[in-house]
Amino acid sequence: MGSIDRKNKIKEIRKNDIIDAAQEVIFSKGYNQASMDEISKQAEFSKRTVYSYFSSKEEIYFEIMVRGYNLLNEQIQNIFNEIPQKTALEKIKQMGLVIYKFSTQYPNYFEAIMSYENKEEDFDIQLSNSSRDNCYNLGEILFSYLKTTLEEGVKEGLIRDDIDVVNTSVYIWSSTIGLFDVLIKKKKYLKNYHSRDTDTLLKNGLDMIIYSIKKR
Amino acid sequence: MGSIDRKNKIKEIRKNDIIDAAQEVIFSKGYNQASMDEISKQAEFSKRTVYSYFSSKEEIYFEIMVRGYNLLNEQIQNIFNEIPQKTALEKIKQMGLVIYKFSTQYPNYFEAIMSYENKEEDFDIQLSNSSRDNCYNLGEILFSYLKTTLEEGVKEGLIRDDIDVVNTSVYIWSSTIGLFDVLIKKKKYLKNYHSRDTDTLLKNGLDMIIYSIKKR
DNA sequence: ACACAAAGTAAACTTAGAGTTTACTTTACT
DNA sequence: AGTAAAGTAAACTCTAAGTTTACTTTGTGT
Repeated sequence: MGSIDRKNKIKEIRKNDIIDAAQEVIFSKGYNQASMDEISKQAEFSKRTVYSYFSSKEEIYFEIMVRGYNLLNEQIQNIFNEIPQKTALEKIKQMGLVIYKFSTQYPNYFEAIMSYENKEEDFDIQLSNSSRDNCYNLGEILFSYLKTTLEEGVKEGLIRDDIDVVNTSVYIWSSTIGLFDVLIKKKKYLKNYHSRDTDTLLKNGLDMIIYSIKKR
Repeated sequence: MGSIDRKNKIKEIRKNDIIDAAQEVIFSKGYNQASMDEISKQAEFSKRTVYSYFSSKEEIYFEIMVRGYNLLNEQIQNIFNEIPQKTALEKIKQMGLVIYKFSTQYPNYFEAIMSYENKEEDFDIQLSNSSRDNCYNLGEILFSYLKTTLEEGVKEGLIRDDIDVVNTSVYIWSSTIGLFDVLIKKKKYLKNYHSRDTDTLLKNGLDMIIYSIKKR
């Protein structure tokens, strides 16, 4: 291994250490409350050094989001590797449930993902094209699972054959995101004003979505 | 009219003028880029005076959101006042279309509404209970239209009678919000990566939602 | 083994904007 | 005309992101 490779490797490790530290601080006090001074201190680097690895606080948060996305994609992938294989409809419902489980198990990662999912396409930070593509690809993995499963379901005869799989994937993805967002953020409101708990509403919502694509 | 009443009236007018000015600045440069110095200048008051009417920038933005909500509610209300009356299913689809039209016609108000809809229940600013209730009430108006219309549809025999109207209202509301959010924010991405335009995806999404509640 | 480049450091600095204080002036009611 | 309420300009505090400076440490090539 050449010395340049070794250096790059060390750089990657340090970058990771900084993300670790930032994650600890940001997850414990929230993005806005976490200062770069504190993140640097936690990372045991000077602020200047942190800024030599990342150009802004937002860029670091973006990396945290990528970690979250990878973790989520892994869990989704498991559904498709399971034996015995489930039907397309079961898999789609399972995806919803896995995302929900993820959101309760890793609320901070989920928040990071959501804050980017809910962001304008024109990111505040000017992402390099490769970062942007990389970010899109993370979402594309989920999207393509959805698309493939829908196609599979149509073939099986369980899913309506009058749907367009791309349109329907967008519909399922966006309405599921909306459902989670509202259920998580308005949890107390829904309990106090409409006496419904998150679990009931989530299961009902996913059932409605499934019902809308099911063949009869 | 007593002098106290007159004073309160003047105060209300000034408050409104300040909201007008803030709206102009915020809508033209965005919330973060709009400074309180500039808002005060636009309002032709000193910054100190602005702060005697509102306790923070966020509180002013909150008032802008309330304006937007009232405008939206008005347009929704029109659907229900129309003659001849439509079926429940048509009304629900119409609500979706009206919200979409609103989002294109008043994108800045829509953004203000969305930024509060997407906010944690625990607002950053400590809203007084009356402001918080007031804010909830705005959403409640829409919610109750939805609920009432669903009940009506069940009676008419057009909507599934095995649904719970509250659960279903939450599902419709949250998935519609999610749909708009994704379609507006990821417009370019959906066009470039999946060659689908907003209108098609919106109409398809609303149809799927309608399909999920329709009796057959 | 040592020169020198790369990487790191602490601490002071810049910048920007929200919100506050001060010391003063204008307005309008009684 | 006197007084209280409402307004003003401008300087100030505070916080936090990001930068600069002047210096030190580390590690690699010859």
